Amino acid sequence: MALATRERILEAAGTALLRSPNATVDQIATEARVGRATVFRHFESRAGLLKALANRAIAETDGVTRQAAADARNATDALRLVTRAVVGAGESFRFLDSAAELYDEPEIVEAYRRQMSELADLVGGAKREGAIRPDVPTTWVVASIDGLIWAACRAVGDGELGLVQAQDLVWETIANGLSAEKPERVSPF
Amino acid sequence: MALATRERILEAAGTALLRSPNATVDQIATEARVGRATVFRHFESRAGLLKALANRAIAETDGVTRQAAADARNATDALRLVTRAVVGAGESFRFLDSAAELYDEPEIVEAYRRQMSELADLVGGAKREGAIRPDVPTTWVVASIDGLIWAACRAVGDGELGLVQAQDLVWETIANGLSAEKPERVSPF
DNA sequence: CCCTGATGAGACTATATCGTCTCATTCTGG
DNA sequence: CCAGAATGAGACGATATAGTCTCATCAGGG
Repeated sequence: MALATRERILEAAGTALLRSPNATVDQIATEARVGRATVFRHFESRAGLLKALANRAIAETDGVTRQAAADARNATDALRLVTRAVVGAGESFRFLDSAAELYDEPEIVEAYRRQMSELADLVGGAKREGAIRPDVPTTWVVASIDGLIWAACRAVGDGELGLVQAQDLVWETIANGLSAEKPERVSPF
Repeated sequence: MALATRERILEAAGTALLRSPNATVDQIATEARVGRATVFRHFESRAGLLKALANRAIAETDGVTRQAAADARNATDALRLVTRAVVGAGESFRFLDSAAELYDEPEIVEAYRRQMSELADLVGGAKREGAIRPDVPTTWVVASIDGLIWAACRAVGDGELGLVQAQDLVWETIANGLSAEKPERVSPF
């Protein structure tokens, strides 16, 4: 049951940290319905647990991202599919939102930087394909997509929107914005 | 000099907490070039300091928001001006991004809820004025504007974008999105 | 020049939490 | 059913940090 226990602790840590980002090892253990000592049997320290949790989230996000990119026919399509996929994986990385300590881990920061960089590549490709406005700085395109993804994950997590609805709305907002003053609403994608 | 010192501590707390959200009273005092005891002479506790800082940020945001709303001719215009104004005030509330403890303060949570609610009212008005798509849930319009504002504040704080540029881009993104596949780019606002 | 209020430095206590360790208990595979 | 592994409960020490207090210093106004 070692594996199941470890997984249960990770899961509990995710929800506990989402509730309160400075959650104690004791709170995490309680959430996992496990003794505090057991947590330390599976992870060398609280920091190690958080790191493992973050790496798990990064791996899952990378997984769905790669899958989405592989399914796409071009950069524009990939951008759309990756965005959807990341929103879908939101539950696994949402705790990172306020897990301040993790930003001291170079490994984690580097992974985030890499993911943003990959997103920037997709945006560059979509620009070349004529789907994204070339006059908007790629920096902002990336930042705003990131912002919309977080907003969508939060909305889903808070029950304000359904997952599929949120996925649709993110892309719809990227593509067409929210203004009604436009003649054609049909997305080209 | 009591006032100047208090203000200096608040300022320092903002930057220290932005750097590391669990910043120690000692780190804050050092940042303010002030003795640790002096911090406790001006604030009853660390939590009190954070609360004062948050209230200051809320007050400033409320101020620029009210001013912007007063200058507007209609809800749509107000939405645009408020968005710009809030991005402009970003430096004063950006530390809230990861100030986890503050979400235990009902006062703070309530203020945030109220601001989102006011934003929702503006969105509702803009919808009635025909500026915002009625088919998109107000919930999402509010959430995505919030997300874009945060993204813009982060980009400005990180030096990726200039303030005015960021303010323009947020509204441009809301209004028209980022897609190039649209005949007219001119914003109706 | 002196008095008062603000400050800096640092000692001190209290507390929370981490991480280790031990021992009894429970579960599981053979 | 048994042996070994995993677990729970809790004691224990170490450490970081909050908050209090004292005393010496310093600056500004009368």
